[in-house]
Amino acid sequence: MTVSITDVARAAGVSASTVSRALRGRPGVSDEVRAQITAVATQLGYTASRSASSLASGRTFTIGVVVPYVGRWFFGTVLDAAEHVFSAAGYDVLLYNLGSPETRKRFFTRLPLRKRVDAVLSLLIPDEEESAALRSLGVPLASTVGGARPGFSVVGIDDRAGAEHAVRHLVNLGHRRIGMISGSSGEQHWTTPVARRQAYLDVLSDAGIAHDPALEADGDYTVEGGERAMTELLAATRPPTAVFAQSDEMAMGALRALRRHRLRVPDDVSVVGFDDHELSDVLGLTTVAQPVAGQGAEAARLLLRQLDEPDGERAGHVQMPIRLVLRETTAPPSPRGPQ
Amino acid sequence: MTVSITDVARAAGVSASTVSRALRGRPGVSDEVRAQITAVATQLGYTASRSASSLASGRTFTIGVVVPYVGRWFFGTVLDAAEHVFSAAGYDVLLYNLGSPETRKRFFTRLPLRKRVDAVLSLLIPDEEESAALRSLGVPLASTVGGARPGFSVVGIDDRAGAEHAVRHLVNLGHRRIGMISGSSGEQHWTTPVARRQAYLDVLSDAGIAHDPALEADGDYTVEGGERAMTELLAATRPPTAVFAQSDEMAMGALRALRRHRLRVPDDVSVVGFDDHELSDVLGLTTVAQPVAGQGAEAARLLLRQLDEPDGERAGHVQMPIRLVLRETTAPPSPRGPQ
DNA sequence: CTGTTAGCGCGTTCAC
DNA sequence: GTGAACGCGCTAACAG
Repeated sequence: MTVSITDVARAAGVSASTVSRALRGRPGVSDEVRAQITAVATQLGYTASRSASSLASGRTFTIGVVVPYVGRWFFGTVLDAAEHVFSAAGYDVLLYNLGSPETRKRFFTRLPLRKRVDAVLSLLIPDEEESAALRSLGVPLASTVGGARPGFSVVGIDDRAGAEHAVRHLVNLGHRRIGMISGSSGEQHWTTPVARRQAYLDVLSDAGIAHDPALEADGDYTVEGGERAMTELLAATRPPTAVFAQSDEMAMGALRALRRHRLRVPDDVSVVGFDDHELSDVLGLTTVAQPVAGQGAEAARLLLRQLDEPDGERAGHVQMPIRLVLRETTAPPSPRGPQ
Repeated sequence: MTVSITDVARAAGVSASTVSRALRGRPGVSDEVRAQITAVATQLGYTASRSASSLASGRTFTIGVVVPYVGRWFFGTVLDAAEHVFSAAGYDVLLYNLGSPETRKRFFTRLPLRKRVDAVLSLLIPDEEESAALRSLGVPLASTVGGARPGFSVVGIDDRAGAEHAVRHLVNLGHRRIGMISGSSGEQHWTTPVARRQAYLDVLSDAGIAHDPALEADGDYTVEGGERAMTELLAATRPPTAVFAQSDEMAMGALRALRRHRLRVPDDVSVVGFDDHELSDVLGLTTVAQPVAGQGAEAARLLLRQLDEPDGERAGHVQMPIRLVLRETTAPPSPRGPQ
């Protein structure tokens, strides 16, 4: 049925170990024998069983990747880039999509990764307990979200600086009533919204603008949430003339809400997002760009490096560059204000 | 170091085989012994090695999923839904992202899936040779794209009917010069663009509208491609008053091109897309909606069913429903035409 | 340079 | 109901 190493060995007139050595490019095999074995193997369509070889060697040549929502642009893009790096290095990717709390819980208690992967890349922020579970796997760990964590190599951006760019841009345009759509819900140990909010508060304070809690709303990191949040902000006694959305998807929701309220962007209200989503350009959205694919690729490279040199440093923190991308959703406030 | 089945056996005072039976819920173990073993196992944090168990049993409890671009909304959404179905059934997902021709070629020649998966879900259209390679794995196969193929269960939509809806909508609005942005490049054995184009031609013909080759352009299934294609169409001697884009992403590119040309949508030009991308609503894009996540989930279910009853029918073809979603990018042609 | 001998950790007969 | 023996397909250590 399925051809095994002994089939190849028999056909080539050598022992199984020689076949193993030959096919994996290990030394100790004469060139002619190796060539002959290679020929026989391809002719027979032989591929070593990963189960058997990892059982024997302890190495799986597989990387576990943990994601909250593969369907979302950000995570899909990070995953795409990381997968390319892994597969180019000969590693397979075992994907775990942990959107719901139940699947997430089950994953971390049963830990199906145990004995199955050589390393783990997490695109979600594990809490203390979950981090400990991952560390217990005894393999290199990396993450593309959140702050530095013991045992993890983390690739990220300076959330604070990014948000400062965005809000300062609005201040410089002359806005004084600046709202924010945050994305705090969901993850508990998610430092990103906190850092971006702090930056918002700081820039306002620096500009001598009093903070108005009525100008903050939660957008849940989704388009719909952003729309709801914007609608909320517009219901304030004195609505904002500009809004900083902590993600482009929420900013897009805000744009929709504004259109439904017959408000013009940027004439009546300015909007700035965060991410530089692939469609932000289409919408003309001013935003803070971050290298999303770049972060996935870099995290993958960090893991591969740790796999190559197990004695190297186990963790690190890489900051990727960000930049403000000016497009068409921001402008000075209208002299007569919104409405 | 890592706890094995014999560790559990010793700690529970039984043999390894009893532990194996107990933990997998097989009959032949007294309830009390089973309970005790379960307790010991969880206390020790034992998880059976997948490598060892699949080597012994032949089952891997892993599904291979082959995707062209995980980062694209369509594929990410299909994958997300499929993964949920698989993981709920206790299967892991091995992901292969085959965007570039080289990785694709390498994948199909080396076939790293061999002996590693119990089934394969393909989100790309394999050509004859690639199909044969997948069939040689000897496991159930499914696909969410393209037409019926021997050996595969296919879940899809009626591309022809969908495109007819879209184009007929434009005709009914009174348009006579209707352009099309197709997405033919890339995949060779990709029947989708062909079917959608045929529908376009048929509807025009039915309406007594002569086909003008200058009104067709290739958009490569991307936003940028759509923008280029629209720009091309606008350069025609007599540009279209309406455009059918074979995907929402190309339609979005078209919208951008139109905005750059200072043309109003739908006043000057109407646009209809295909897919109902998550952001189409934000853009107010009229489009043909298809159940993207639904197709992924359904294909996954088909595979699981084949895994459960190996003697059942090996292949099938499921058609999912489509519907035209009317939004704000289509309207009757302006009396004075575009420009 | 090559073949032989042992396991890797589990599932699966068979006995008991 | 339970345990002992064997083998899944491969790699690693040891001979030669």
